[in-house]
Amino acid sequence: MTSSQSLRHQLAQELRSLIRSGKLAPGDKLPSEPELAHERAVSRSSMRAAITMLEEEGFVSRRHGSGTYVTHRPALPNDLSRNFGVSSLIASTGLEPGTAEETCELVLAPPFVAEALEVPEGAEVTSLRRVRTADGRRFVDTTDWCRADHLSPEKLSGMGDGSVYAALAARGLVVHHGVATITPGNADAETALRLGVARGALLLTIDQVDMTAEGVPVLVSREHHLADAFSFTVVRHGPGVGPEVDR
Amino acid sequence: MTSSQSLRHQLAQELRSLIRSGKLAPGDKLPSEPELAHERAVSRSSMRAAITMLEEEGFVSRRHGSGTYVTHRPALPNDLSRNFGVSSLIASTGLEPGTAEETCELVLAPPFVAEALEVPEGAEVTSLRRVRTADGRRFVDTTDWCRADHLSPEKLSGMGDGSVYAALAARGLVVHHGVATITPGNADAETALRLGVARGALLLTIDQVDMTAEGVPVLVSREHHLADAFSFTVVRHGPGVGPEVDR
DNA sequence: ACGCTCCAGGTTGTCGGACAACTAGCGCGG
DNA sequence: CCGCGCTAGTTGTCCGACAACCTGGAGCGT
Repeated sequence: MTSSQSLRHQLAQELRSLIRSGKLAPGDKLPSEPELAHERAVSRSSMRAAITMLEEEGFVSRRHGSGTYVTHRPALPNDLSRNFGVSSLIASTGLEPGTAEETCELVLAPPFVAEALEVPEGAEVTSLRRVRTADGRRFVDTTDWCRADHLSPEKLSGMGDGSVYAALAARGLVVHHGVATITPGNADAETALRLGVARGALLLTIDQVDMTAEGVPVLVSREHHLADAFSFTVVRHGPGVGPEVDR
Repeated sequence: MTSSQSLRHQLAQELRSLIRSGKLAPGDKLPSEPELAHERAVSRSSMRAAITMLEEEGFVSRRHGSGTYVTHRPALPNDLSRNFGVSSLIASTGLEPGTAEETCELVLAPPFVAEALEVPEGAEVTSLRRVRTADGRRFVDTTDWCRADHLSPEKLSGMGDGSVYAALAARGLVVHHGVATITPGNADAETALRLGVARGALLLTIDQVDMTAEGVPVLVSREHHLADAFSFTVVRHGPGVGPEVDR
């Protein structure tokens, strides 16, 4: 089960790898669609569908009658709209990930968590709080909440630097997308203590609600990042091409 | 010239409008592809291509053998990956936009600007600095830099609350995408003065480089947002569907 | 020698039809 | 009542064809 996705997803994946690995450099012209399709023994339709996905993501740009070209796009250190989870965040930097101060318990859902998870106020939810480290240095304080009937504290605890997404997926809850809200802030007494910094230290807080494709919210998380630990980047699509003009 | 885009882009645009207007609510099942295609007198191929774009953007989710469904996606106040420019940011909140402290001049490019715009260090570039207001309250201090041969200070000055993107597009420089970096920070003396807040006030800084589809960088901007003015959101695509698994 | 037009090849865009793979719900039989 | 299989409906993939468009060069006239 190397990949149970549909064909065009696999093809898109391969093209993305080619671009990221540098085999297809920015500005390069891709082989023609029939050629790409023939090389891989797939139909042009599937190849076109894959390229359409890449185009929508901004990796390539098509020019009618001319060809398809790789977009100039810098290597993003931390693409907010793509990367998921602190684990992959650390992994992408090459640092050694670790975990400290892990607590997993049943707690009363804070109001904003209850609302996001669509459970009654005051209901008990599973909470996982961790301090994540890179090369031993503490740099982010995370708290995850999910419904107790989705994932019990026993199932969730002791996962170390594993991803909560994997634990959820094992229960059939595949996260499809999430909405993150980004705000700057200063460390309160507790967070400062956990991160080992002075109170009032500069933080970047990311609040996120993750849901399945059906729109069922399954995970709420709040991450306090040290300001100088990472810088986050986002690719923004221009007004001309993207879904704008209206509203 | 309502839209000179390719057919599938128009179709995708129409579907997006249907979803945003609420005619297609989250969870709804779309009509089948042949049906949608027949209604609009287009081929199923084009309709499929349009839906593929929507799928990649996360608006809909396809299920083989079942149908295509509208994703449960909340209305985003400020979608970082879509919205462009402070103007549209204010407009989306319903507040009255305004501009103060506008300065437009030729300056020596700061190192990071020179590098991003690919001009020699020490070259002169056009700089536009503005304090943007909403309902009269100052809330963001922006500086834009672009190549002097792309847009002269005369062309750029006196645009009030207009968008720099429009001015660039009028010169044939259509911004295709941009890369934004987000960092928290504290206001230095000058920024604090311009924004009318105490020195050290909490800020969210967005550094951005905008480029054309050919990868030519045309605009560099730095925006200092007051922390309590806006909260920014990003839609993140899940690990299961998105381009992950490798790296 | 220079510039212009025209043309031919290559590439993407759209079309139509066909079949495979899969889902979900219904009805039948146990 | 439960479970099984069947069937209609839907998405996934394939094939072939033609239109629209871009690019570069050949050929012509000046």
